[in-house]
Amino acid sequence: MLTERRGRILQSLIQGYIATATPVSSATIARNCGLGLSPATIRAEMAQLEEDGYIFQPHTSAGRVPSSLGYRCYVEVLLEAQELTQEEQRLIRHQFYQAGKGIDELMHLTATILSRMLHNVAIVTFPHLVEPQLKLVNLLSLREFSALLILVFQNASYRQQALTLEEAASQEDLSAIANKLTHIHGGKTASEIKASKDAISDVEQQVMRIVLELFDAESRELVEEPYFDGLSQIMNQPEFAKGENARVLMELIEERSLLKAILAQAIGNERLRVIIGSENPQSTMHEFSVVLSRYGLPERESGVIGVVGPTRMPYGRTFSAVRFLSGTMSELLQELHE
Amino acid sequence: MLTERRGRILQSLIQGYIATATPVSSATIARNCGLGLSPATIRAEMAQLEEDGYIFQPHTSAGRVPSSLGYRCYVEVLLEAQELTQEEQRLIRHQFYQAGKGIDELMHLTATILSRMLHNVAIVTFPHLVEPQLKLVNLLSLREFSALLILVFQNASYRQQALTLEEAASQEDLSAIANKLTHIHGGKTASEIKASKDAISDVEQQVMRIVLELFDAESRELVEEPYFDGLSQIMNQPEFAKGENARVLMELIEERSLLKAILAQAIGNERLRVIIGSENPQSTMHEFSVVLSRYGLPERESGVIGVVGPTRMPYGRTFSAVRFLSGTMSELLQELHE
DNA sequence: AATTAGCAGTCTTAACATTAGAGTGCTAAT
DNA sequence: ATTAGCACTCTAATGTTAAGACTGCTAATT
Repeated sequence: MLTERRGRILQSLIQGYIATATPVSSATIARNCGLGLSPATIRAEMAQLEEDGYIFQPHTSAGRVPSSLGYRCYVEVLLEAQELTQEEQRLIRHQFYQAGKGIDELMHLTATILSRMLHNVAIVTFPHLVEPQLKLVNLLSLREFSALLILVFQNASYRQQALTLEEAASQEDLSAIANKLTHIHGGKTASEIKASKDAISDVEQQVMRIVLELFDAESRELVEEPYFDGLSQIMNQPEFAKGENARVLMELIEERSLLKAILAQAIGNERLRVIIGSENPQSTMHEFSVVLSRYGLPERESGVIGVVGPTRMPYGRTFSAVRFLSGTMSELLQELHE
Repeated sequence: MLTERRGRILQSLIQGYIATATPVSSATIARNCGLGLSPATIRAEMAQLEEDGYIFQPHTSAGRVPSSLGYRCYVEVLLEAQELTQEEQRLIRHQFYQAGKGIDELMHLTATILSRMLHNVAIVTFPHLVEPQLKLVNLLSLREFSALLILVFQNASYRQQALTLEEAASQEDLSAIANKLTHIHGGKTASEIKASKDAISDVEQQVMRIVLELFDAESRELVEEPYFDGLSQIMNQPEFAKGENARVLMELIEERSLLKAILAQAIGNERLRVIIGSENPQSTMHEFSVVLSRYGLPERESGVIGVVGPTRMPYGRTFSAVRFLSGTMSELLQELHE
């Protein structure tokens, strides 16, 4: 049982550990926790906390360090909400105000702000559509046998891809094809397009194959190609002095499938999700915590925004920063489309 | 003066150091250099090599380690050319054959192959045009007040950007504008477009502002946004065990201006450029070497392909790999456009 | 019954000494 | 010109010791 008092002690211990990155002793807690107890009493409680798995000793004559369970408990019940100050919020808004309006720019800026604020790696994914509807198809001639295919979706997002044509086509030919396909399929979803079996020419069929592929890319994958920032920030953390953790982090980032698996754990709505150390099914991530939030319109179009860092992470501040930026991104995305 | 014999000794020393990452002793060299000399003689020569600045001792009772000058000398005169084997070349070509034809895919694949082969970080930049000519302008309506602007250049490369319109416009309006602008400016270069001062509408003027910006982006910057791969590879090198070097590398990669400054040193043609350790003006890069090559058509359209790693790098293999992939990329780019 | 002072006990860390060995530079012999 | 031989230096490994950090326990205190 985690009594009121043990909670306070755990809280003080975790705050101390987050601040100093060294095991925390009973004396330190006695000094800081504000309970007016002697180190001896704190020690008795710490023994219990250890037994319950909230904290542990790296070795005998050291202080205690929080376990994943300890952190979990901390973020769940002990952490008092701490929003960003008005000044901070103003500053962030100002940066967005100054920046361009492209979705890419927004993502990059968000990642940069987050990583600078928290000194950890920030990840932002491109927002994807849940059930995209085609607005129009366009084809631009690049060469005799190659063209650029652009899809615009109802909600104003778009995708493009270059393709090699099976037969030569001029810009006029391509425009005709594009107009025809837009006319036939405009307003449809992927499944509706697949259903309609109109007789069309070879080139048109080829184009439609790619169109459907792009549709799939837009809708099927839960998580889009992630953009990240803050690698140089996180390398300054004491956890990375050895270099072993650095290797794991690089592998995470370059092994996209792994990264996506982790990001996919972000749930809908504005709710924050946090995965602490050994809670992560991926064993290489046991030294790291991940804070995730969806942004956008959960049921229609959304991306993920997240922070990755050592388990010793300023959770309160991370939550408020991620929550705030997730909100800001959602607003801006909304604006972008209306 | 670097006599024939001292050269052989330096060569053996560098090969040894590259292979083992530990200082090389006179005995080791005597064993491997094939000169049939005793360690004592080697020692005398090594003393001279040290005096001339080719090698140095990390501390007294250690073997010698090559300096930047030593490596320079090695790559310049001592290194015997070693091409990739037929088998390796075949394997690489096969991978390109299997992959798609998009320029992005090509870049990613090249970076991946390079970093896997050399266990270092590979960097590939998007090819840019030296003097781009406009082929056509296209505008797609995203929302009432926002549109997607696409520029296609004569050589089949393209750029796009979303923009917010000053006044509402339908797809028909936009198509009309795009056609008009294409008609007026098709085939022109940036300077020609700037020169022509046709009276055009507000919206058209707005569009042209962006068009010129995109032109600038395509032609002005010597080096385009770089893509890189192999972070996890390089972290396995012994040089990164401490983590200090990891930080520097991350800073290089995230500080794009710095990275671009380094990549900009790539010279034209197929020639390789290598910057070794302290030769680099950037002092944070003194522990690293960079191997660069331009690919594409040097005077018309080209990008940079490069490898970054510790100064202790298998230069021979790196050169042949970069040279080969640079050639392959050039060919594929050519094909893509013809 | 809860708290705490006091203290013994454990373990880490730093500092220092010792040693083995790696590698050199020098010199005298070849 | 080369080399065997050796003294010398310095590192890295190992061991020793001492200081100090914390804890856990116990008996006294509130």
